[in-house]
Amino acid sequence: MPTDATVTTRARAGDELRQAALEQFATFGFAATSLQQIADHAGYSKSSVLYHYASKEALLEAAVGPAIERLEVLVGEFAEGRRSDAARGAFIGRFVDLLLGERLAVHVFVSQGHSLRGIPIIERGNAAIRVLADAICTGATLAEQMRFGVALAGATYALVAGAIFFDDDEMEELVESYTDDDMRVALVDVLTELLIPADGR
Amino acid sequence: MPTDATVTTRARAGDELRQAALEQFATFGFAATSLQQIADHAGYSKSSVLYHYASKEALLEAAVGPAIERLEVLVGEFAEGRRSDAARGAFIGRFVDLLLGERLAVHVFVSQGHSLRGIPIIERGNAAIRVLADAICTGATLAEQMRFGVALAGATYALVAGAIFFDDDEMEELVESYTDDDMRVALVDVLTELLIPADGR
DNA sequence: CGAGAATCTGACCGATCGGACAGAGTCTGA
DNA sequence: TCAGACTCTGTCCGATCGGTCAGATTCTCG
Repeated sequence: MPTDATVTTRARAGDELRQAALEQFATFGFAATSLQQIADHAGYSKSSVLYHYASKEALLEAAVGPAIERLEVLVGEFAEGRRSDAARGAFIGRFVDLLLGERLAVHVFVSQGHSLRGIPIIERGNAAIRVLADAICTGATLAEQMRFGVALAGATYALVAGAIFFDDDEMEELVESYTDDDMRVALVDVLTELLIPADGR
Repeated sequence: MPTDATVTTRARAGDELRQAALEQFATFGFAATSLQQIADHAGYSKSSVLYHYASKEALLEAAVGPAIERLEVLVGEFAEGRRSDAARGAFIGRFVDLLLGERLAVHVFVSQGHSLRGIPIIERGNAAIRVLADAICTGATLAEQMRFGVALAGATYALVAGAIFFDDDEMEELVESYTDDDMRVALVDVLTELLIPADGR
């Protein structure tokens, strides 16, 4: 029976490689990231990467899979019992939590989800987005659709890409002075304002 | 002296290749698009591509350059005389026009601007975005920043990426039933609501 | 017509890609 | 102790990449 130490050691290589791959994919893009690059970044050889993951695609799946699964669950539940303002509010909170908790994976998916068509895990994510869009669009006016689209896409892109955008710039200290909690509150506020009419609109 | 026909012929190859490259970059990403792919898509040989454009980077610059220049002008003017609601309103209208008029280029820049660092034309675009962010952030609360970020990023992503996202899906007929004018009006409305407080907020 | 520029292409180059594979080193449990 | 599984790496492979170059073809204009 493996001890705690060996379990940690065992799981470490695969986890380290998965995390390194996620960072590289988010920074340089899937196509522009080589297995050698990932291996170097994690401190292993290219062969080791291919020992732990059968292919570059398998590595992508491991890197973004958990985030996609969270998205599927969230969208699935929303697609059923939407309509009430309370349900919308709950969805907004969980959506923002997903963005904050899976920044890198969300960034990879959002920025490259379109160009990575054909890869199963990406296809699943795209399908989830489609379900979400469907739930939003059916029976809604163009203005309402636009409000929803701008809100969700805006929150996603402003948070995820924006954070990375200014990562190694002189603005760093400004951006990093905000905690995740600050961001969460501000984001939830904006989304609530956009999606849950306080007055009779 | 070249006739109209010859002028058309002369300019055509370069333009066709530029357009083909833009489409391929937007669809598959810069790194994942090969010169051979662009050549095939435009009906030329790979050598012809490199005859008209010195390198793959030069082709990217030709493809997204005009859109970046429009962005620079727009941001430059906004960064000076902002503050008034009228100025904001004018900015919103021109921003949406830019998005609608340069969909593909904007999509390339937005989705890959981060991973294509180091390429001069991309760096210029990133600098313009930074100027815009600066103009928004200085003296603004986090909530205001977030409102602006969500609005601009949301409009960009919802329109550009969203449009491409559903391009070859069963939703096509729904999305395409809206004209650019419809989209423009709806987008301007949402952005105005977010950025120009109608009531005393 | 004919010289020269402009356009286009196929053949070719070194580099790098994702991946296969055999073997070295390490760890585990009987 | 030792056989077998697990982990890791160096070497090698075919394919494809961006880019060079010489030559074929077409176009322009005196």
